[in-house]
Amino acid sequence: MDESQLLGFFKALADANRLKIIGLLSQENFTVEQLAAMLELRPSTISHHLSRLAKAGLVSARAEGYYNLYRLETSKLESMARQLLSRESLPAVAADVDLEAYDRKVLTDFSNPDGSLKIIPAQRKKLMVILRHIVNSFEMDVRYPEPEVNQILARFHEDTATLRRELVGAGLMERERGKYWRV
Amino acid sequence: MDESQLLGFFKALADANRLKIIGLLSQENFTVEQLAAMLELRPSTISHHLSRLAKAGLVSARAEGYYNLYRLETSKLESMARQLLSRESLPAVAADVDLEAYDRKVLTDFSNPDGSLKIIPAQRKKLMVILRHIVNSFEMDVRYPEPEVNQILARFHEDTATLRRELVGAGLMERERGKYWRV
DNA sequence: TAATTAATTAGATATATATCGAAATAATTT
DNA sequence: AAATTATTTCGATATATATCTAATTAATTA
Repeated sequence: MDESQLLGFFKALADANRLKIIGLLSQENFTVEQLAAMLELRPSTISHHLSRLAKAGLVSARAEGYYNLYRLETSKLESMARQLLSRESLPAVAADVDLEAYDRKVLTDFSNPDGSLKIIPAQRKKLMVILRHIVNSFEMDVRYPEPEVNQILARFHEDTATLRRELVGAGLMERERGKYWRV
Repeated sequence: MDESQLLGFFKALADANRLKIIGLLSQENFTVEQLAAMLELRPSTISHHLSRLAKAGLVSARAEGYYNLYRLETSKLESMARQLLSRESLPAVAADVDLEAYDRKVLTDFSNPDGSLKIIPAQRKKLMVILRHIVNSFEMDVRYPEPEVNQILARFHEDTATLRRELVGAGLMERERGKYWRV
């Protein structure tokens, strides 16, 4: 669901010692002291790691008399793994990304301030962006005679013949008996 | 399988922008330039992220004429997610961890150089470590009379009565009609 | 109550790395 | 061949964070 939850999950596990802690807790519950001895780290360091894991919901502590017993939250681990396997969660991660940014960039790169084109892009990928933009200057369900088409295309570039041909070739317009229309 | 492979997987995804790249590539293949425009980062930065993802096997590049089209390796993603769900892979992450380190630490903390105990630990968890150590001084399948038990325990601590009681209480030894034996 | 002990928090340091700009490569178009 | 373009690599910088020691807190035992 939450994209920052996925990030927190990965960040929590992106450390060799935290991974080992998870591995150990998957077999048995341990205290901070025990983990510190086994991993040859200071208790304060272990405490830090455990708090990061706890913040991600991957471990929890139970006060056992004198000390804190930490245990693995296997359900959390499973639910995150399952999220990775689901088809919806990945696209959701990029939900707030501006997908049109590239098209806008191409448009600005190739356009003069008055809206005309500096040059016609040679690359297919960029030409398509430009063509999709140009075709918006034609209304739907209107059949344009060739001179009128040229007049509109001339706003963008003097080589109207190339633009006409590319628009048809790209499948954005169609032609029959000297008339053109959007598809 | 490989524990460092799991770590590489998590490190590769433990970054907000790399996660977004994965999210975008889960919908469509993109070039470096396109990703750079959409994420508002420099192409060199995107290239760096993609190389980290590629090293983890999560994306791959296909030379498409002029540019490189990157695509998501969904099979890799799935196999890693499945590894998280399997029961064996987690313990394997901690395979090289010294599980006895804590017991050794307790033993050293409470023992004098000659092997006798400074004090008998009050805490259950530590007392158990000491008792499991002491019981090794008794042979299996031998029935010891109480004076002999005391003689052996005296090597560890003068309060042999407490040690005797705790060994039986912990279920490490049993007693019947004045004789003691290991279980 | 005083002393011991486990755990956490705070502060400091050193390492890792995300990001950028510039340079180098590689491929394409003119 | 020269110029353009996409990508990668390199070097530098700034940020994040793993780890330690020291101090603090909380709980237990003597």
